[in-house]
Amino acid sequence: MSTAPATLNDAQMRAVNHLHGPCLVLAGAGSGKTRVITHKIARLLQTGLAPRQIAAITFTNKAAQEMRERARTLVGAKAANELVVSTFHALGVRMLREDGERIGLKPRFSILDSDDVLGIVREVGATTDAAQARRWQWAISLWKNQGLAAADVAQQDNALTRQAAQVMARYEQKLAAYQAVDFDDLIGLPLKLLRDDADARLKWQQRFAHLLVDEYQDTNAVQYELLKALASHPDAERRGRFTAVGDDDQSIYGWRGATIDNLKRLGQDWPALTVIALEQNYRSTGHILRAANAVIGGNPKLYDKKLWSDFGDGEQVRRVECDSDSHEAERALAFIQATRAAQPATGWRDFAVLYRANHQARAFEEKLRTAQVPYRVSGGQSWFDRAEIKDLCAWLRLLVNPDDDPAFLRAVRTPKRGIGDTTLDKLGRFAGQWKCSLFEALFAPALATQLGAKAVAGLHEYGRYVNGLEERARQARGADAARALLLAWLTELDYEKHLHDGDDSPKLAAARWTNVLDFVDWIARRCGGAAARDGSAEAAPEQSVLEVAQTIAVIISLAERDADSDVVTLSTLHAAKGLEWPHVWLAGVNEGLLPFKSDAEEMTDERLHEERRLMYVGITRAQRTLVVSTLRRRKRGRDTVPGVPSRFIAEMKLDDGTAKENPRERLKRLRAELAAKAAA
DNA sequence: CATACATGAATTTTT
DNA sequence: TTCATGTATG
Repeated sequence: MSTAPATLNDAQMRAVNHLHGPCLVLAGAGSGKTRVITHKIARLLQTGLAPRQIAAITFTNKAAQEMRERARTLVGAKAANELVVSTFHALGVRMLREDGERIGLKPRFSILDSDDVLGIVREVGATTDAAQARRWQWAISLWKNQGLAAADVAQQDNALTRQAAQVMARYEQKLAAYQAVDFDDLIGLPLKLLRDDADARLKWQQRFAHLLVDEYQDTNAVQYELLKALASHPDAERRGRFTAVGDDDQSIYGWRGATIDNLKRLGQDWPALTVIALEQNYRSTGHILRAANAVIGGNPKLYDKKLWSDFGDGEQVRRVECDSDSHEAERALAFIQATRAAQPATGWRDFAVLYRANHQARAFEEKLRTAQVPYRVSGGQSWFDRAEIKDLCAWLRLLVNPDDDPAFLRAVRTPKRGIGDTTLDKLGRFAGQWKCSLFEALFAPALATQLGAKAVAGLHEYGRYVNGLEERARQARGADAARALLLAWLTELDYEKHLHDGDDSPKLAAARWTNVLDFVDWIARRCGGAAARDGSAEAAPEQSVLEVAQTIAVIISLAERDADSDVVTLSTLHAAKGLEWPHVWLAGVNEGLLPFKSDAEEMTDERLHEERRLMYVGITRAQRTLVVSTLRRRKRGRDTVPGVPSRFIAEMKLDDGTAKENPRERLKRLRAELAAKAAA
């Protein structure tokens, strides 16, 4: 990025200036796709479109935030704030909050996270087998991503599939009863809305005059249909105004429903489609790009594309053989230290160690920790996954939607308030009988026939408290009021004491309490309206706690990772997509690991191709130095097995006589290794 | 009811 | 090897 030139290159320019028809931009790794998107937004504004008519769709909140930030420097703060820059899911939420009622969803529906979903699946599937429940959850999500309903799957002759379909049917009933939606519904239901309701369809088609989609190769079938519906304006003049930006070579999410078919279908559904390939790379040096091109050349391709750069050959790609994973970690550490010794300006942040599977991080963490090298592990437990944060989120969700039974169950038990499993069990059965939510059941007069007077009184007290809290949350508007309310609430719950009463050590309990206070702060900031510093919040009026709570499930993964701290990155290849570092160590490039081989599923061509794209993504993360390491012995489960170098190593075609480490580098490395040993 | 031990399973991840 | 879940025991 730092190296991007001031002007757009020819291909980028063509993409930016193609304003009125469907456009597919095949953006190779490091070819400046975000630049194209932001410049195109600026160009569209120039032609007279209002910012709110332009929608840029991303997959992650982080990407959305970045996009708005980049647009800001180009079009100014005011216009940037008015642009619709959002994830698919956030756009879905918006559509459903506005128009969900047209398809039978009340405006204050709740959004379930995957733990809630798992709980419901376990319940309707009547199983205690967590692995089974997870398989069902997985299958249901995949089907929903393909646009399939339970009824569509139910006719298959596979008994297991039919069983899963039945679980899915009951699951969907439950969601409807809770007035809750899962993440997949945030795409599927807006699509249903556009299909079933002509008024809503026209309204949304008219709202956006141009759609830009980032990481288009990651779209699934339902997302494709949603985009198609949004872009299908009845007026031929305004139809098909979209820009899809993606790279088929970086499609690595097939296993969760993304399909490259969406690239082919685009040409079929929009015959006027203009395809533009961005091939000039502004990230890496020649040796790295050549290796990348050589590897990806092994895959079949839809459109031809070959990366090149102006940066010269640069350093050779290095290949390193290691005895074991701990040896590999030692060598990586030595590499980092040697590079820093040779180039004093190099920071820790300039290094990344990339690997296929999370467990590979362990060896590296160990070595880096003992060497006192600061590091961060990608995909580590998010702040929002922590139990204490989820407790509080459950409360907030309950305030938004009292019929959200999973939230009710979690909130009513934290902290314990003398309402035990027996009482809740009976309440649940009562609610099931009367087909109402737990919260509704709680106030039903007939409940007294099922439960003792004491239990009923306890439930009533709880219900009244929740109602009162909802009213207070509605009125607490702005950062200060929000903070005051949330702190008062925590005091009423005696939540800090609850944390210390748990079986955590006092130290851990204190850490949890700190998290809680951070969370309060986080919500309060979001209530604060325009004053928000981080630039992510739009210049909006102050919000009430209740309003912020409504959007919480979607914002939640926006866990701000302090990207600017000077640390070495340890990351999976998946989590590394879209990022870049001057020096990259690609670890464990062995058969079985990359390409990954599972005992459960056989290796199909399509699987192998996706693994190859993963390797390609890994290689193209590197700007200047790339080291690829293999293991001679590799752990598999309990025992150690001989390691075979990945076929992808050979495919990089490094052996043009230059792949060997040069002697000076070798000496440097050995010295650093010694130093590292001495330090440990 | 809570704690301790045993047993089994273990890609990739966002919303 | 580690983590999580289930069972058995006090």
